[in-house]
Amino acid sequence: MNTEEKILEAARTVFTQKGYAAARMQEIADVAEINKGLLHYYFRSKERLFQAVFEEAFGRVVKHVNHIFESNLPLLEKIEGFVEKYMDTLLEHPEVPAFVVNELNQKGEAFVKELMQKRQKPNPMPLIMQIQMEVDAGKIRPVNPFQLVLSLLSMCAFPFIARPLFKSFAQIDDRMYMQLMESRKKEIVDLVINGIKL
Amino acid sequence: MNTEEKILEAARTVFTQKGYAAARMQEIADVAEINKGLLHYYFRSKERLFQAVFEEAFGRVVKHVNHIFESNLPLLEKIEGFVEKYMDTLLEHPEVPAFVVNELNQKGEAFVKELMQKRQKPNPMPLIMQIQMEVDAGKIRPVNPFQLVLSLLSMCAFPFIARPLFKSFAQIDDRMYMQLMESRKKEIVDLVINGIKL
DNA sequence: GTCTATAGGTAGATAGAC
DNA sequence: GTCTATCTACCTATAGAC
Repeated sequence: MNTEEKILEAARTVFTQKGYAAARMQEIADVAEINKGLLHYYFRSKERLFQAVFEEAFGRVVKHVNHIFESNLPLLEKIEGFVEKYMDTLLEHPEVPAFVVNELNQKGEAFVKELMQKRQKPNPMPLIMQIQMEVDAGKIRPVNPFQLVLSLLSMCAFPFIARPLFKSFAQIDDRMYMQLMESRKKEIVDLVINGIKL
Repeated sequence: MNTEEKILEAARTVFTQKGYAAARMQEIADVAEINKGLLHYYFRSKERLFQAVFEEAFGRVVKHVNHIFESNLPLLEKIEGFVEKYMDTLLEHPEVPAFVVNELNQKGEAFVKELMQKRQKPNPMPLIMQIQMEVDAGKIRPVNPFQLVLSLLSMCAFPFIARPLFKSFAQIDDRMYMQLMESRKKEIVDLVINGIKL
């Protein structure tokens, strides 16, 4: 593991935990077990180091989600597959959604616009159109496809974003929380499938 | 409007927009149109000023949610009432959920624990038990009540937390976004009611 | 209560030896 | 490439005049 990778690894940890504003270059250097000066040697500034970390995290999630959206399955199986795989991604990186959403909220319009231009966007259109076709064909209850996709994303991602809140009010530890998220997959799929069928 | 109220009003704006770490006492003073020294005269420190703002926001949301949870309505009406009123609260204060969740994520366990002790907790138990009774009585499909409540909260709150993301990728402005959230009420209720009926 | 001035500390960034 | 030392800027907080 070379120096640049050690820095990126440490920066991921610190930035996702503390957020950009509260993160300290010194702490990143400590976690990486390297000298603070090296951070600037490799990445010039805190801002650039942050962007490297953020775009990596954002890109990974978007790529994963798009892959599922664009797959070629029947609607019900696609929904099932989406929930299964998206929840697995979140279980592997439980702190990423909060990180991404926090920074997007705080960095302002300009930052988001720029990100959307140079990076691949999330593209739920294939799924949205597929839902609309099923509605038109009378196969499922008439729902607003955009809202349905938003609901799917919400039910998967929100519990991870609000994890500290739920953890402390429901008095459960991390392992228990992860188990709840595991069993949540089926719960979400059942609710949605039953919710849209005629 | 006296000085203390002006400060609190300004602090609300700045803290919710920037978050604790990125907020500057100077900016709060500027927004309040008062001298920076007065901030310390009234609230001693940035931390104390922040706590005043945060606990106010948190308490308001919790109080509102608890009130609905504890109401004495039949299940389906309670769900409908919850979505309606909770979404109205969020439409009035669209930036609050992201603020609360961000800070809870970053301030760490100790902060959350302390908050939960001295403040009233969110208490969804009445609703959870009501759902369990309907399941036991064979009135609705067997669902995990905790997961169902979590899904309701998710579908309402997540779109507000992820607002900048959706706004810029769906290319819509604030007014349009609020309209989507308004029509979302019915969409959520329909999905859930259909999703749990036998 | 309100202001100005400033102390005291810390963060990001750079210079320069090795 | 890696380290130490330091510069410069900024931020919170306080002291003290009015």
